[in-house]
Amino acid sequence: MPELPEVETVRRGLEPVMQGARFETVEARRGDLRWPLPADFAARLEGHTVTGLGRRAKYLTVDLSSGEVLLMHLGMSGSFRVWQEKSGDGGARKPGRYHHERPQHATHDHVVFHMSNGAHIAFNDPRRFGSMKLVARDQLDQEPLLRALGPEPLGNAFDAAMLARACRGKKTSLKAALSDQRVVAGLGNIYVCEALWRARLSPKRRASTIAARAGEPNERARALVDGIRDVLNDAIAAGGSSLRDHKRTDGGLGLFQHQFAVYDREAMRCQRRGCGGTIKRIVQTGRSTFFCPVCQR
DNA sequence: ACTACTCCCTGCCAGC
DNA sequence: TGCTGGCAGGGAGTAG
Repeated sequence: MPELPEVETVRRGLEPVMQGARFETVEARRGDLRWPLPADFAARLEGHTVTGLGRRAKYLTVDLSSGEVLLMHLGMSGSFRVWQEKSGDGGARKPGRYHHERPQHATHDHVVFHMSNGAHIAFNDPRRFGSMKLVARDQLDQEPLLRALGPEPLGNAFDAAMLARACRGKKTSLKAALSDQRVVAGLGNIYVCEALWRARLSPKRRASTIAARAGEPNERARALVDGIRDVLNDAIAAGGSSLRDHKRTDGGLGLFQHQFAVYDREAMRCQRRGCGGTIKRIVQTGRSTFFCPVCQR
């Protein structure tokens, strides 16, 4: 599920229940995620307060009063579910109370946060490609997982000149280049396909062809930047896309899948006015690509 | 330095 | 109904 718009939707869902709250208890029910959770994972969270909730590419960053940052990635199938402790009983919290108040753990709830404000937050991830890691905030710019990431596509630093420079000399396809988190950070299979459709560019086109010889951006690079920005903004506004499962922290569904122009629309008519083409599915670097061979050149 | 490919893991669906 | 193969929103590691 989770590309940049989905992760941003999750961030916005977690912010009101995590910001300013303290980790009261942390359950590491399964530590064998993408990487093993450290043995002291829970201990390094418990008692500390969340001072900020951010996002870098597809990573969520939780700033802690301890001086550490909790880095979380949803992988392919990760999601968060939030529920609130029932109020009542005068509001005084007693240890162990949640046992009676939270729903039964769902299958694949690997980590559960119990917050001081009564919020319970479960990380569920069937495939366990997701990850959590604690790093010192002052070491964050040395963090290997973040170091090589390219620019944020919705940030000021991302523009046609930067994208052209990153693609200059690249022999690989535009699809592969845009999927490469070092070129631009946060796109995945869906939004790469959608952005290329918006820019009318073929996913098979050589990445280097969005730059002139000197590395200057051309019209294609500008169209691509616009396509990327627009599709991400539209998707965030729709709460992201929900394909096979729920994604928002409240259990609700994102709605952007209803606005897909090409993704998962093989054999359907191209929606571009006056195009009349048929959406095709091909496989590039082991993953499905959807595009219109008529209007995407 | 690039590029392409494999693998990690579980669930679901189409086809037999 | 049940099995099998293929596929799924990601990305690290390795081999050319």
